[in-house]
Parts: sequence; C-alpha cells; structure tokens
Amino acid sequence: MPKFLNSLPMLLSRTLDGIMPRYRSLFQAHGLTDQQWRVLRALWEQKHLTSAEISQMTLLPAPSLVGILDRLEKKGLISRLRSVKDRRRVHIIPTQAGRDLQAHMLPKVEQIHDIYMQRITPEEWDELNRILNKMAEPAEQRSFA
Amino acid sequence: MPKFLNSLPMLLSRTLDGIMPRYRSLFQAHGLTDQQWRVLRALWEQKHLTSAEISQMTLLPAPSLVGILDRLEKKGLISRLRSVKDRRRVHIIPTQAGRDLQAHMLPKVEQIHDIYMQRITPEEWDELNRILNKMAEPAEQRSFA
DNA sequence: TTAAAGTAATTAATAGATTAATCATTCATA
DNA sequence: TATGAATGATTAATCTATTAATTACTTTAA
Repeated sequence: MPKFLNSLPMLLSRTLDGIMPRYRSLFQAHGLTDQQWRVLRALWEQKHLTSAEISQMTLLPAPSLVGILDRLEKKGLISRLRSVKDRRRVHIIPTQAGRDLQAHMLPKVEQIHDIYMQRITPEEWDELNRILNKMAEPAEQRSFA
Repeated sequence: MPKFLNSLPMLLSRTLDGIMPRYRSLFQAHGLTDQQWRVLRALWEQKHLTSAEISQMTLLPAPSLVGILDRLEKKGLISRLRSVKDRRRVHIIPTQAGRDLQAHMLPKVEQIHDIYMQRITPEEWDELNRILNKMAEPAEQRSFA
C-alpha cells in the first residue's frame, strides 16, 4: 500500500467512506441527507437549541447550517423561533412531524451502529476513543502534560 | 456527553475536525485545498495515473475530480494527456512546477503527521489501524469470517 | 461486421464546506 | 448614555460531495 494511504487523514476518511453508505441509504429512504439527520438527531435530547449550539454539537459549520435549516424548515421538520430575550439568537425546534420522523428513524440508526459495534469488543471501542481523542487534542491543552 | 456524540461517525468526524486545520493552513500557504494536495500527493509515487486511479487512491469522487483537476491544471501543476491506446482514458501527469511543489511540501506534511504520531505509541497506531479496518470492512468479505 | 453491453470521463443539479464579510443586536465602559 | 467591542446569524464567493445522466469510445457476442 502506497505510503500516503497510511496517513491519519486517509485512514479516517477511508473508514468514514466505509461506514457511511449504510447510514446514507437509510437517510435517503426518508428524504434526508447526512447533515439534515444530524441536526434532527441533535434535537432529540435537547428539545430546542440555538443555531450556534447545533453547530457545536453536530460539527456542522454555521454557514452550512443556514441552508440545512432552510431545507429542514421547508420540509416542515423544524421551526425557527427568534429569541425574545436576545434577538440575535434563533431557537430551533422540531415540529411534530420532525419528532415523529426522529422516533421512527432512531431505532434503525441505532441498529446500524450496533452492526459496527458488534465487529469489535467493548474494550476495542474504548481503546479507539482513547487513542483518537489523544490524537485530536488541541495543542494548548497538551502543553500541560 | 450526549449519546449521539459518541457514535462512530461523530467520533471520526470530530477527530478529522481536530487534526485537519493544521494540515489545511499549510496547504493554504501554498494555495492548495485539501483535495488538491491529495491529488498531487497521489502522483508522488506513481508518476502518471488515470483519473479513475486517482479517484480510487484519494477517495475523491470522480465527478469532483473533474473540477479539482481543472484547477490544478490551471495552476500549471498537472497536465492531462489523453491515452493513445484507449482514448477514453486520461493520464494525469505532474508538471515540473507540480513536482517542485510536491518536493517542497512533502517534508512539511510529514512533519505534521509526525506531530500526531508522537502523541501515541507505535502499538497504539497499529491498534488504531486494526480496529478501524475491522469496522470498515465490507459486509461481503466479513461473511467468510 | 454490427448491434448491444460495458467503460472512462464528463456534465448537470442540488447540497454542503470553507473563509471572509455583513448586519443586527447586545455588552462594556468611558 | 453614547460608543466601540463583541456576539449570533446570515450572505457571498469559491470549492467539493452526491446522484443521475450523458458522451465518447471499446469490447462482446450474435
């Protein structure tokens, strides 16, 4: 295998390319993109979030989020509600249709996750998290080590 | 940490988001995008590749590659050469400027890679590869296990 | 040899990523 | 209390991703 295929970015990209199609075909079956699902998924636990909070949780860049929210709104899955206390903020709230879709899809999404989790042991999963988090730690925090 | 932030796709995305900025600012300093560098990098070892081969190596989708190659060509870093034996194919060849840029950038890219490799042990790196490859294995191949 | 099937690159249409800039609002403070 | 700094969402411009369709060419099989 050529050297650069073993780089960290390529390893991670290859893994994502390997696992995402299975998720993606489920999302597509419900008319959603990966990113649109992420937003709905983030709203699962917290019932309303600001645009900035969604961006942080989902890792979706704020400028991308504008369009993603536009399309989710157009599909009737979320609503935007301008905050009264701070009118710069916009609260995002799932509609009933949005909550129904979440409830319908979440078990299937978890099934797919289980498929991948069953390929490794719980210890390997912990290892994976530990190693990757160590890799991605910002340099500032590391200087205290 | 909310549950879905611990999913496999989020873990991988978070790691990529953590490591790429360091690479990206180097690429930017030389007027390249991530993807444009990947193509140059793929041409490092093999001196000429077809568009399809580059797509496979770099994981860049073929339709995206058209534009990426257009822009690399416009910058004078690669040339397209239609194959004589099979005129459907297009061979991609780095120009002298392309090779010079590669030679200049590659050590710096490897330095960044080393930064991340020094955060973990060689054994952890092997573990990481082993676990992720097991995750991303296509289902067909797994049925023989 | 010729029609049909297949292949490599490309185009088209829509969605999202990246960086910088803008706009409205709020905060800090002089 | 005005004024400059900071903040949250958005727009703008360029580039890439995704899926489907197209174009040009090659191979296969009748």
